[in-house]
Amino acid sequence: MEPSTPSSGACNEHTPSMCRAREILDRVGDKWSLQVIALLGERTKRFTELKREIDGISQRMLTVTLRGLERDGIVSRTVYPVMPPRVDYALTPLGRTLMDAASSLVRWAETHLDEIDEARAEYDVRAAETDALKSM
Amino acid sequence: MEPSTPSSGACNEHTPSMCRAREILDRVGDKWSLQVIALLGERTKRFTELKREIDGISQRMLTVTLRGLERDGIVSRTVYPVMPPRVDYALTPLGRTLMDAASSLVRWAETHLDEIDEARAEYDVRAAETDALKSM
DNA sequence: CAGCATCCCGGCTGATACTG
DNA sequence: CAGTATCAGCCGGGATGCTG
Repeated sequence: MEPSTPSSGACNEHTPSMCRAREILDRVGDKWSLQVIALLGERTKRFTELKREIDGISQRMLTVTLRGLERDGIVSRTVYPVMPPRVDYALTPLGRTLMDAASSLVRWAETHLDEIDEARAEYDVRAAETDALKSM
Repeated sequence: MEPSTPSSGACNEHTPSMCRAREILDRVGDKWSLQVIALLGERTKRFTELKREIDGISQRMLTVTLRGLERDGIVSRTVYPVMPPRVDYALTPLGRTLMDAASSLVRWAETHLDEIDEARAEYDVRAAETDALKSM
């Protein structure tokens, strides 16, 4: 049920800080975590609300993602024992610091994604040309 | 997070910026890219040098990772037609900006990883207690 | 030295069906 | 509403062997 990564214990002696970076990417680098964090950054939300706002996520993956974030102390989960059930999710203070840290990456993405797409296109063209030469 | 940048592409209407963040995580969120970027941030390096410094990476994955980064315009590849072959890898200006953006994440990791480990441990203890109750 | 090609497995992930 | 359980497929990524 839990695909949580035990991960490698051994680190890299040359890149101690990067090794740690790997650890956080193991936590927020997956397909959905950052989106959940961003949405909860706006305000506390309910399960269905999140599901509705995150395009393409399945119930299962939303559950798994939220559990992981909760386990890591990034998201808090509040259950109201009513009928029908109601559960609120919110960022913890720790989660908020993570959101801030991630925001520089988000800004980078907004700024440079076009350049990446360009670079890709050029690279693919060159690759196609090279292929054409080889098959002559 | 931020209400800015409507972002022309048809993305997730509720999280335009986060959708873009997903895109960059697709590029650097994998197992090795950030480490490669960090090492090339120090200076230009050769293939074998990188392989030696990144603990646990296979030739295959180093190649794949470098190709991906090259394709995205983050890493430059310089081939010297000598015998034996020599190839230098370096960060492009774009790659350097990415490294800077990622550094806030790295700092966050260094600062808060202990908290996460604590939170995990606590969560696991609570989970174990809950399980014990259920099986009574 | 710096790669590419191939095989193959483990796990993440999505789809579906069922509950309190 | 907010999950849990189960099954099936895909692909990341490791191991190995071969080239220029």
